[in-house]
Amino acid sequence: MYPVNIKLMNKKTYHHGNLEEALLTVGMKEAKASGFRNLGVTHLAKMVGVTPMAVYRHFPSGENLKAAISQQAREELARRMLEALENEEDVKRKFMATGREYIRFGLEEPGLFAVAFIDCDASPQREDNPSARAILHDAILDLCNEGLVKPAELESVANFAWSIVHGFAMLASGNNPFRPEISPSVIENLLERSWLGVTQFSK
Amino acid sequence: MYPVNIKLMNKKTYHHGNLEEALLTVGMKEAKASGFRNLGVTHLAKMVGVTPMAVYRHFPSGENLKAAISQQAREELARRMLEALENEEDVKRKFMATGREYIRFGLEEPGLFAVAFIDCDASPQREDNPSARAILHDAILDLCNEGLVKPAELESVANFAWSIVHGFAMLASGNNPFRPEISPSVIENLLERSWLGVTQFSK
DNA sequence: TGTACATCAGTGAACGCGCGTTCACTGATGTAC
DNA sequence: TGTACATCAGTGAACGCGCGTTCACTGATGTAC
Repeated sequence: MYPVNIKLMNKKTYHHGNLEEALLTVGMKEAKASGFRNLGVTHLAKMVGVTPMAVYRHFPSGENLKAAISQQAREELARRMLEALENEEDVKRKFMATGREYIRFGLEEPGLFAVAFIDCDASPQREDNPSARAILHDAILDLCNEGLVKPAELESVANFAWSIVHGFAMLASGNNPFRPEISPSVIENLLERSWLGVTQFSK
Repeated sequence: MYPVNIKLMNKKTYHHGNLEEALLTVGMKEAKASGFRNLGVTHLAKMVGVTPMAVYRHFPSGENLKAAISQQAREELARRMLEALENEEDVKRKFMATGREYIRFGLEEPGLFAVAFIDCDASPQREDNPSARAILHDAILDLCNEGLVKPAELESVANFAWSIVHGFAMLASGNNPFRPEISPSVIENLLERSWLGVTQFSK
């Protein structure tokens, strides 16, 4: 039973058992705590209790490991968006909830958020799953089905909505001189203005 | 005559003459070429032809130098926004031009754009001048004067507009799996949708 | 106008560190017969 | 079921490098008298 957990806990064997997963786990922990600052091969290997070279059994280079951790962070964002969706019935409320959660994630997890969109020399080995982009698309598809958005506008609405929440989250979560004021009402105002751009364009 | 230029050119004197400015200049060059990757004290000192220690006569730490270069990049963005403004008369067109130029800057100068909003441990020693935020505020103030935006909405409109162009520029200029399609029509669509959120909110 | 001297703005060598990556190696695991 | 052996997944020492920062120093500049 529970072979994975047993292997993860048994640190005395020569073989780690699940080093790839362990590296991603500890990478996420570091990302959460300090963003992109401590995602090097040497450091993460030490955290896991393993020689740096062992990392190369699982990732072709440090940059690939970083890309994999970045993907984990994006998938965590996507999972939270899915959770937020589940609490809503109405298609507009579902759509708004994805955006609200995106911003919330940026504010509550600035480290993970920064890592999720880090500029990295490597690309991930697989597609995001779950994918935040796919979740947004689905939410807009629901708007189409209700006649609130024309199907032909799906892409441009996605661009628009994504830009807003991404921009706000970026500006609000980082350390820059243009940081906006942050409050629930500021965020709701932003989302309501967005709704106008989403639904009123072809009217 | 021209003491600054003479000093900048005369590399054989013991004293550099204008090391602070030279560091910022070469920092901008590096930022333009490769983003935040080569903004360390040792590297920039070498580029200028000076000992690393000399840098500390002008900046308390490497992080402060980085913050100063980041500010230079933001001011460059602001200057380009001002140029774009000058070509327009109509207040709506002025407003739209600032956003269009913001995005253009992100796409044409991804290195400078990344550095402009780099997450840095230090803060700049002075206010941005020109300030991109102030330029945006002024453009919205013009909209207020024409009755297109209520004065009380100035801040929320600024938040909204800034988030959109910043988010789009970030997503489009970096290396991430959610990069949007980039074309003039995509950008114009984004700006027109934004205009609805700016002007239709309290109607 | 000349000179003494404080201050300014650099040098150059060195530090300890962590980085990514390489090498040759070895203990553990799994499989074929 | 036992064993031989290939393969897998680690070790451990080492590499060259650039990093930020420190130190004691010195040549150049500017100022007071």
